[in-house]
Amino acid sequence: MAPTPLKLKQKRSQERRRKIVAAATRLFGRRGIAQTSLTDIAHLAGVPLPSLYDYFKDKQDLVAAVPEENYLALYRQLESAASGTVTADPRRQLRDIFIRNLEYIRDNPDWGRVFFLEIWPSAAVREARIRRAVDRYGLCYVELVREAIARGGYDKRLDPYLAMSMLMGGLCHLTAVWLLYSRPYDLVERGQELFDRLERAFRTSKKGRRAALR
Amino acid sequence: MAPTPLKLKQKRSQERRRKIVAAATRLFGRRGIAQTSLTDIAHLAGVPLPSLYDYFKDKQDLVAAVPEENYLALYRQLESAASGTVTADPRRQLRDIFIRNLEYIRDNPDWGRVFFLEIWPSAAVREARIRRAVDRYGLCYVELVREAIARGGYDKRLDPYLAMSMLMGGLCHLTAVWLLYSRPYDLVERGQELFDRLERAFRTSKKGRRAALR
Amino acid sequence: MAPTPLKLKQKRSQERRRKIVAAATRLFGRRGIAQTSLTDIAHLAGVPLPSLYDYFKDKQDLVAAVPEENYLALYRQLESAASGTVTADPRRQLRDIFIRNLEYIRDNPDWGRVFFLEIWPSAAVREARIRRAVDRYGLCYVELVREAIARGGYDKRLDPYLAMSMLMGGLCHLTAVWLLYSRPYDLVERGQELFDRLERAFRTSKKGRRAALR
Amino acid sequence: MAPTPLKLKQKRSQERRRKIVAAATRLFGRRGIAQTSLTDIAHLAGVPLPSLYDYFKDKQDLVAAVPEENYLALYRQLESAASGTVTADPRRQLRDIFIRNLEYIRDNPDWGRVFFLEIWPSAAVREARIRRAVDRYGLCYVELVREAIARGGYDKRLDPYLAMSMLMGGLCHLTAVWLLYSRPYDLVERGQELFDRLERAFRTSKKGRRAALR
DNA sequence: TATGAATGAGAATTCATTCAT
DNA sequence: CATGAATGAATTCTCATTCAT
Repeated sequence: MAPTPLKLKQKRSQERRRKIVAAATRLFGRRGIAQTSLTDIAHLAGVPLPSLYDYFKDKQDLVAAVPEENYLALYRQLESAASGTVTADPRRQLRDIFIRNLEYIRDNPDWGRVFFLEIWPSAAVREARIRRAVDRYGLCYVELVREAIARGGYDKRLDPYLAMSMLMGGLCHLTAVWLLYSRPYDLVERGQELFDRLERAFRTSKKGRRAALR
Repeated sequence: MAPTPLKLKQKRSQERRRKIVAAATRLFGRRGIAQTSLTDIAHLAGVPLPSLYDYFKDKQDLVAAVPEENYLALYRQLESAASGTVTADPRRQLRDIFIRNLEYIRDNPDWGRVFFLEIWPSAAVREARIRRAVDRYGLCYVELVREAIARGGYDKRLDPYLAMSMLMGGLCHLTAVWLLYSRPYDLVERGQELFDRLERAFRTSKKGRRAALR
Repeated sequence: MAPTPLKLKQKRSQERRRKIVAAATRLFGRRGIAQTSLTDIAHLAGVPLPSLYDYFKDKQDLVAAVPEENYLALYRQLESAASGTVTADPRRQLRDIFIRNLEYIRDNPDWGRVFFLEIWPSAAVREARIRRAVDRYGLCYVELVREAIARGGYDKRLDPYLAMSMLMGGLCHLTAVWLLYSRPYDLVERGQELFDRLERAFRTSKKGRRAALR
Repeated sequence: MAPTPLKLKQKRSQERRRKIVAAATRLFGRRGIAQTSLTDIAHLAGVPLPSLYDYFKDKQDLVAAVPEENYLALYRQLESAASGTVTADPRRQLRDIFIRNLEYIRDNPDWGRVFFLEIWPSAAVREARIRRAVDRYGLCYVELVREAIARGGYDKRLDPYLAMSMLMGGLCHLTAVWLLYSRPYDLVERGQELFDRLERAFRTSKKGRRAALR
């Protein structure tokens, strides 16, 4: 009857909502979105099935909530970390956001699973609402790369979108392998290695310039 | 040779099988594997639903056939292209395989959709049979990078697996964006750009060495 | 207590469950288990097909419920009848249980059909859960025969298991003919005749002893 | 097209037919009739699936052929054994037919399975054609008992049909237990014991007479 | 004729969603 | 309001039977 999720004035409700999203995150990641039923989620969350509909319009809505919620958490973490830093060096920031993301995945592998194995890249991402969350994140990278170029840290010929693809693609692949092959390496360490290597491709250099002209 | 567990002795059958795989490839890519029913596939392929079971044990089997089939086609294309070349320069070969893959995707966007948005990275890849096909492909990259390192073309400190992640991650992300955002750029051209940039991160260089030590 | 693996907390549900089991009992008996679809059962029970799954895990589970349910009813009837009797004469008890069983079948021919034409003896009985119910019943006979032997009423050389086979075999065959040939005789009367005849084969006797030595 | 099975002029055809029935016998017994597909039978028999239809109108027809065929074999065996014997003592004959049946089952447990666990007693026996084969066999018993009574060997008050129920019921139960509980005893030996016991219930005796009057 | 292939008609089962208490 | 129960709509898969070569 209610076309929009009810407003959650009460505290317990917020708690419930979080439990549902957490359960969904875990199950989506482990079995896949399609293979997870709302019954399963309700069961794991410890709430009665119809209660899901107090918080989410339908399954689609819940699916969309998972990346949103987690991006929110990631952003919160980034911000809290950034608050101390005064340096607004975009390269440093870029590295930070990249590493923090890996840390978040390491600490929340369920979310990693959902996002890197289920949502992105997948047909689900086509849904506008999900895409928005993803795009927003990707644009952070683009923006920082752009700034780094402006400041002369990165090669002027570097297309920021291409750089973003390299960063996110690497992040994605690294994570996927880490998840699929039972975490055979330290994700964050490996990510740092990847980032530093990648920056060599971004930075201004005579050698690079020549290669790019080829 | 035929990865099908069932019979198929007559010629018309081969045709049918191909039609089914083609239909599955297209639908899996557009709607997602879980959202595609066998009914849909049969309909698009123009065969009665139960006939699918003459060619594939179950849905899983059909899902697995899609990457296998397409990898086969890709390999065939790579080989035919390679046959002319005598030069066994691994860097050249690496670039070749990378670019050809993009070309194949550009020419078979449906397959690109299935593979980059559905199968890899996704829970489906957890299935042994699918993983095998994917791994085999990834190992080509690893091998070529290794050779390039041995020949001194690439940095000795470069971990071939890391390089592979950068290559495949970039390929994947580029393709995903290309597909999701209605092909906003020339995939192959962009891929070349990405590859050449990436190689700057692979090559031996004093600057790089110092960075890696950090 | 409830053999169902699923919930059922409200009163109306109990009613539903009973209706489903009744419908299953009837249809299994008339057409055979394999020839009866869940659709048929749901239809006869007047409930929507998926509701069966609220009460039974799957068809197998429903099949198993039929003998269990009816054995329960039979036992209840035996107990209520036994409560009045103080005499613990095992021969009397044996006759009682035998006759009551026939009465139950006469009054519930559908159940008789399922049990004697479908479940026992049949491949279904191979399933552990069903076998347990059947075995439990057979062991009543064995036990009572054993006691009757101990008290000197029956021949010491009589193997209680063999006696059980004769009793249950006779019961089974009588019922089967009664059901298959449109009840051509009074089942209970005939059963008494059979039981009394059979006892002559069980009882101690000089003639019998000699025959057994042969 | 052909509503009746073709006549089998050729020798190979007869051979094929036998192989099909043998395969059906085994599979019906092991998995149950309903759980056995014609494909399975054809496969085990080593004939192409459509060939079944050269010998049997439909599955039903094949099902009916199984008891027919086996009864034929049983009869053949009985006859060959009887040919030597001049004694037409009905009690001896009865014992013979009973024991030979057990021997046949012991030697063809597959057939035992089909018949005692699948066909008799089961809904299948309701089919006229199958019933005929079964009835014919049962009537042998009735006839012999009748003769034995006439000759004074058995009690005049004994109902031949009741005796038949006791014999066949016992045979059935013994066999079923033997099959279901992994042949825990020597079937034939046990059958002899049962038969001899049972005869004590059949024979003329003062004790018996009194009991029957009760 | 023999037989590989094809298929129409179900069957069981699942699940998102909504009543009704 | 909270929630146990209910269900319509699909979905995968099976199989007896029949083409068509």
